[in-house]
Amino acid sequence: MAGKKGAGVLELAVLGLLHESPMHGYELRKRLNTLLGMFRAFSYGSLYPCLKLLLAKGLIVEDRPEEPNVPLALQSRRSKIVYKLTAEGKERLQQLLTEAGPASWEDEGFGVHFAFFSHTRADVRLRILEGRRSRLEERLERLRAALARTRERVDSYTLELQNHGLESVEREVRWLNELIGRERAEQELQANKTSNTTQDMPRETGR
Amino acid sequence: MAGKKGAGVLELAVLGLLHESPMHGYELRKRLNTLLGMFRAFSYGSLYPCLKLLLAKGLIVEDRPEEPNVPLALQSRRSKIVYKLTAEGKERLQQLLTEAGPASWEDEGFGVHFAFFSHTRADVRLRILEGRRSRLEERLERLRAALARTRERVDSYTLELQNHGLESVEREVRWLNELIGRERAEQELQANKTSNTTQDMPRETGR
DNA sequence: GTTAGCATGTAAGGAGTTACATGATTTT
DNA sequence: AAAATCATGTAACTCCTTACATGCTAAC
Repeated sequence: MAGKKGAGVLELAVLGLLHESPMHGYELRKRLNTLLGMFRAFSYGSLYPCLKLLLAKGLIVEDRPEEPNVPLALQSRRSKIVYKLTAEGKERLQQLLTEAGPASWEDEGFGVHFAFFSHTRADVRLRILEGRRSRLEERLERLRAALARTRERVDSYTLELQNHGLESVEREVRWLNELIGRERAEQELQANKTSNTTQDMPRETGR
Repeated sequence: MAGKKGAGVLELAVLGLLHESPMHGYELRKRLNTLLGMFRAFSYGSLYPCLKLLLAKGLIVEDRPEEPNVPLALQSRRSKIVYKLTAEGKERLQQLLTEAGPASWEDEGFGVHFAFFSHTRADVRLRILEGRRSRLEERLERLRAALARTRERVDSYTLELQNHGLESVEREVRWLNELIGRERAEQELQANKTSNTTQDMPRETGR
């Protein structure tokens, strides 16, 4: 059973996708797995229970399209069920997107949070990117230390593995650096635009 | 509880590390997490139950160093417990390292299998590397297809994410290509060396 | 002599998968 | 009309984490 209480990645992903447009479960799963394909692939066994939970929490509603020209008595028992966000669902989504914490920069969560960055406040985006970067930099240090120790005992495959790992992380850090640079530049641009008015803190893409 | 029956990554990792040298749990966990740091980090809550299981299966034995000069009555209740492989443990390890299948080229398993490649037969190494590569190439195609679709609906962050993912996978494929090339070259070298004798199939680092 | 790090363990639970079971719709 | 794919769902299970509980050993 998925997500008895805790969020997990799924809740956010589902809310985020349903915010873009209503969908039924099957379609949702495909969109999910193309969106996050490089990280994880969810199965129906986790998706449907999650939808059930969100339904129970009132964050989504189901829309069973009733064909009005059918005898009513036995409308097709199994038809597409289109889910869409409720007002509370939108609020919950916004809340999840505003929380910049470990959940948003750890491996599992980062991808999903990033995927919905266009619905995220600019300052939160920056905090998440920086959080992710410092997380990776910690890993970098441990990795470099491990590599130094491995180089002594010569196991060429372990070395190769750790080296490749190190380079991957370094590459992601460079990527983050570029993104952070862009975000900051944009923020300053926004700040200059609004500096003549009352605003001081830049803001954008509000709910 | 970890690993009631199935292997999981842990079993292989523990057996592999204990093969290199006997160790106690605490140390094992640290070595584990520096070895596989970029993939996963195990906690004691999974390590100790796993050791217990391996013990029950007779794959490892514990070596409680008894200090012989202590009154016997109450030897220190809690001391280091050094684990080491039994003959069956070594056999099991060799068996796990010889199986080239999904478990050895999926994300979770590949790192661990690769880390112990120096104890793996050359032909198995090649099969695993090629399996991994074709797995990634599938992913590549799906990713490219997803990207093409994403480029139409313009969400710059989703695009950025998928693009970065794509490049990461492409990079890993290039890495694998190089490794495979090296393996093949080495195999041919071995083949030439033994072509004058009876051998035809190259082999090395046997049990 | 008390904090910090080494060392071993367990119980409860979370997050997901697999395998199964069923039915509707489209394609061949 | 058979096969493929779309579509929904559940039960059992796996693997791992968190939080707790305990005790030893070195350093300050």
